[in-house]
Amino acid sequence: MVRTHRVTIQDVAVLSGLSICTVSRALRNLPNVSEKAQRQVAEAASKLGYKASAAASRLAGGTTGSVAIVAPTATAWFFAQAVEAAEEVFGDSGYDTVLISLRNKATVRKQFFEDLESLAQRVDGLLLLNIDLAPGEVEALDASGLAVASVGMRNVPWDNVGIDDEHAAWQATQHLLGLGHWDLAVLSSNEHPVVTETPRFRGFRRALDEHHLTVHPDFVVGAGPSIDDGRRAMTELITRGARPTAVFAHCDEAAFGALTALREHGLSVPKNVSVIGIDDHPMSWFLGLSTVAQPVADQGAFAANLLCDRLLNNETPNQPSNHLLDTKLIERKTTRHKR
Amino acid sequence: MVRTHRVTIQDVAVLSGLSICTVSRALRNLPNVSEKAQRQVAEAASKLGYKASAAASRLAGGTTGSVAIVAPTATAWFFAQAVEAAEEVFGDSGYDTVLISLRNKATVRKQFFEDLESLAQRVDGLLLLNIDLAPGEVEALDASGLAVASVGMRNVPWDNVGIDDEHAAWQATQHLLGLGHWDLAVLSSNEHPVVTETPRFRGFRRALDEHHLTVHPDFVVGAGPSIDDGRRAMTELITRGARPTAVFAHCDEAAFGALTALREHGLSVPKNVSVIGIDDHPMSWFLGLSTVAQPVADQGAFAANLLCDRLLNNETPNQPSNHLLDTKLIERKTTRHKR
DNA sequence: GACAAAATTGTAAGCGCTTACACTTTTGGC
DNA sequence: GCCAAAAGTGTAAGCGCTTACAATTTTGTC
Repeated sequence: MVRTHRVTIQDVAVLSGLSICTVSRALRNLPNVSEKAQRQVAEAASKLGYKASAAASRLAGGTTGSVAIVAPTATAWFFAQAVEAAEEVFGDSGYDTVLISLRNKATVRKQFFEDLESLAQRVDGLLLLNIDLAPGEVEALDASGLAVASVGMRNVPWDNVGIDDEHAAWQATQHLLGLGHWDLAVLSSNEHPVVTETPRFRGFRRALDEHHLTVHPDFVVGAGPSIDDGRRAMTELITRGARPTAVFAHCDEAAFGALTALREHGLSVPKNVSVIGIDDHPMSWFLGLSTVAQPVADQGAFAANLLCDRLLNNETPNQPSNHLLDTKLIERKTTRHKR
Repeated sequence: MVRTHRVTIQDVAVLSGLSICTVSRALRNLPNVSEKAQRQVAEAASKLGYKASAAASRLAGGTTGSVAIVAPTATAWFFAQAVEAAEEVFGDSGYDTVLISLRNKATVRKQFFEDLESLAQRVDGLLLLNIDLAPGEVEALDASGLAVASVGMRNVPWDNVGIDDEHAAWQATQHLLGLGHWDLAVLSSNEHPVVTETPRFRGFRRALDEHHLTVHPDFVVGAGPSIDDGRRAMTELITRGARPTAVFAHCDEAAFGALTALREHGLSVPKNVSVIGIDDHPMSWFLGLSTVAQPVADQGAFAANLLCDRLLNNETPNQPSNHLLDTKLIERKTTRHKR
């Protein structure tokens, strides 16, 4: 096996007949490079298949050409979806995508924030997906000097893309109320220590308020975004004696779990109980779950684009923006009029 | 904010009273360092809070410190699972994980192979997940000089981890036959142009052979690994007039689709038709799908470990190994005795 | 105790890139 | 056409680390 020599900027310089310095500038589209030189360099570089060494660029004070996507877990449907969409955008902009999964573990998460400084030497930017930030972590991120963008986060000092969670929950709840249900149970996200403090819960409550209904504490339970947890939560609700005629789950996976628990307790959906979630997971179509759809891939792609913009036009340090994408009620077979 | 000078190896050298070179060796636990020096260096380094610059190490050491995971798509359950498991292993070995999704597109795939040489300058190794190699691509991979390992591939000149597909299919089919079914339909993978040429189909056929049964062409249909496609395939089968009493789907997602199609045609599972898949997708538990479970995360982690071993002990160029992990029949509610 | 071999430590040359600064060429006004 | 300013290009000094190889110290043997 022939050990082929790495293509360096030197090779491009020689082939294009220019100096290393000019090549470096041309490659990074810096000013003071004639169009002719620009063309020659581009040609030579592509002919040689040249890509700058991330390590060398970084060491010399430049950029690495890669960005990291940080997700609480990479296996959940939502994240896998967002990651792939973002990866496409990054790839098209010439960035390598480094994947960092926190694996839903506090220790890994802690490690991540501790290694931030070192990570900053290996990537130019960070795309955070639904990372729940603790006090001081925004500052740590800021101090790292990395460009940051995020999906589904709130009150952050960088570009963010998400949906209007409160509105989505309102849409789902409103749908249930419109069908004549008023004994509503809610499987609220337990990501936040207080389940009645999440945006989706607020949307749920607002819809009830508008109908002059109040939330009964016995009808509220926390659940993580998984079938298992949804099932556990719904079982708890039933065991408690709650007999709602409709259930709003904060996400489809929790709703699937609720469906299972309901079935296990001899309750028929939608005959006895209506169920609605948020997400529009591919399985939801399959199971006929009514839900509020959110554009997951779009959020990932959009945020990735914002990050690329920041990375490319660092001369324009404009205000961080927050974009909310539309959600849409999808009626299927798990919701119907109260008898 | 005070721009504090970075702590370099030079600072550690001065504080410990040794040369940069000795410090470098001590820090990396190389031989030929006295215990005394080792201690002094460790002390100085920790006192200074020294962390080596990743960029500099990589530049000087000639490695990139990252590996790429290449998947046909990053969104499918199987791949998301394998990717996360592999990422953990790579992270623990100090490698960054670059994600490359081929997005199920021929153009992206083509691009990937064309850019291989350039990629080789940015990563040290490649973990391929179920990439269907065309002629010449093995050579291209080889020529890149990258260390390679894979999951679920066959006849490749590098370390591979997978399951015995033929056996898994045999297990599923055998289960059906054991329940008294002999009119079996099969949703075979269409990844290969000839659906009767896949390992899983061979396993299916072998089980039938053992019972002196033959495969009826009308009972065979190709399907991709998705609900949609499983549904389409099953519908085609039914439209064709096939009336199997049991269906073997090459993967769970195709089985879900089959379930839908069956229901849409008024066929009840398992009353009229039994259905079994392969995978043990989390939804399978939820839906009560009988299946043959395969350890997905284990495959990803195992292959990642093999790759790391190659990367670390490059002094031992031993033979590529092929590891097959166990699969296990899981009986749930979609299979039962033929009435 | 002398001397060679082994163990430890130091010197210095890069790794591939960016960038301040010096230098050369082009441009434009008169 | 002349000259200063502007535009384009090149030189060379690092960035912080690894690693041949040279220099030094330690060890062991007779």
